[in-house]
Amino acid sequence: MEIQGLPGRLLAELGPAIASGEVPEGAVLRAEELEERFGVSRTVVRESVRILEGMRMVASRRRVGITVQPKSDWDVFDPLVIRWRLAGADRPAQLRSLGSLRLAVEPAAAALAAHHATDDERRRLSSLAVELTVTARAADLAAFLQHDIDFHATVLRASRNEMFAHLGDTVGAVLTGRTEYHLMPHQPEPYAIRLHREVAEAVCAGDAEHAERAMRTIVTGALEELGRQLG
Amino acid sequence: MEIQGLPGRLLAELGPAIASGEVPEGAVLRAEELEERFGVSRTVVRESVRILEGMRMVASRRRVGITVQPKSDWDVFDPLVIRWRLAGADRPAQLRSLGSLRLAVEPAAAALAAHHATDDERRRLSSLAVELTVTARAADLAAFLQHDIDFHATVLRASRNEMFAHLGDTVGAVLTGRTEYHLMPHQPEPYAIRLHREVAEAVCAGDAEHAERAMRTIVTGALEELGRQLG
DNA sequence: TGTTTCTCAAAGATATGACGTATTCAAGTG
DNA sequence: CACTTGAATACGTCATATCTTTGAGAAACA
Repeated sequence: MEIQGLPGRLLAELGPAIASGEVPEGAVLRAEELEERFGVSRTVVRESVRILEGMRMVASRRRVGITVQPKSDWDVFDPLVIRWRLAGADRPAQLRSLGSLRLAVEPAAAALAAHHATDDERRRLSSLAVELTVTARAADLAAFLQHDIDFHATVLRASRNEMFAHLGDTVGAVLTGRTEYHLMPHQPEPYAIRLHREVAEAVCAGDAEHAERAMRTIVTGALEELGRQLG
Repeated sequence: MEIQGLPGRLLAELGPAIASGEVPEGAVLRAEELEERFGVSRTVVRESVRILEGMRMVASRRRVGITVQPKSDWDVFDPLVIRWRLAGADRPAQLRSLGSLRLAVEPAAAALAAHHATDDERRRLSSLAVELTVTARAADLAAFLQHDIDFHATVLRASRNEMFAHLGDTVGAVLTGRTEYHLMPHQPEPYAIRLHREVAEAVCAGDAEHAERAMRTIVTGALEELGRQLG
């Protein structure tokens, strides 16, 4: 998944630094400086910068240098950008943005899933709903998280919409971050789990409306919890 | 906005070729071959490939070459990928995906806009709604399209959610494509225009529910029209 | 003094040659 | 037949040279 090699390492330094605001908008980097600072050749620096340029995080201009672009220009849907922002000082804002996005997308995806899910996916959702119940009761947070991620990713995939499906990893990152940074109840709420079971049942039954409503309740709850935690 | 220089030109050849399926999944390109075919140096080829790699459209491996990745891996939210797919053989599928996405996002954005829009944005929406009426009556399709794009982009921006805001250009591309390829009624429908006015009024009045409902009706209509046109 | 034009140096853009390194495939070996 | 080994291959990285654009300051001019 990650970009390999030296450019990947450089990217792993520059990306988070820019995403966190440590290197502010409008700041100018020079290629030669980066070569020295990271002890790599021009080739590597240029390729890394090109990738960042592809994400619209920087722009390279002759006689000027490599300038950090305003945040409003960034490809905010790029998985790397999302991950970098989640890891840094921008985490609260990023979580809020993603929360709204989830609230828009996941209920719609659940409705579509009710129509388009394969038998396999329906079975998987049911079984994951059971697993959620079990791991929650056992207070096994790690296993619970994995199943939760899997559940949401499966719904998104079952919507048969490639763009929704791609948000699976992103939602996974949100759920992981939320657990890591203790932005959720330490004990998964029984009500939320029951809602997951409802989604699974509705999808199995082909009841789009019910699936959508239950999913909306889940995400709304998560968003409210987030609001409480972040003020 | 575009990537500059020779890598940009190379990208403008390779990207659409891959996006359209002309170069199929699993196909292997060799760097040297690309150098010769496009008459550029390794430097340029490598940087272009790096950018495509950043979009997950290709993966470069030693001793193997540059292999085209399965479509399911692509960064389907990257504006370039979207544009390339809209321009090529994938247009119908891309329009359908974007249609579902719009149906999920735009009503939510309209609801948020009703709460968060600035006075300036509210005025702009009202004025754009008027312009839509005028240009539709004058059958000025080009001007109508511009105002339509501006309207939807303004709503998305007014939602105060960076991720929604970023979809403005994408929605614009959809509307443009739909007009270019005659996938909409040649005469804008009076009903759709009235709905735009309703959205504007609801946002001005801070009536989130109404704004959301009207916007949902707009996008649903567009999606149904698309379904008719594409079968 | 203000404005325009010119010049030059700075910084990235491109080309190229050399070498490093991981990976595959096949020949060789037990 | 399984395993090891080695060599060919294609990308990865480095270093260097040259080209091109462009911004800022100097110079010329009104």
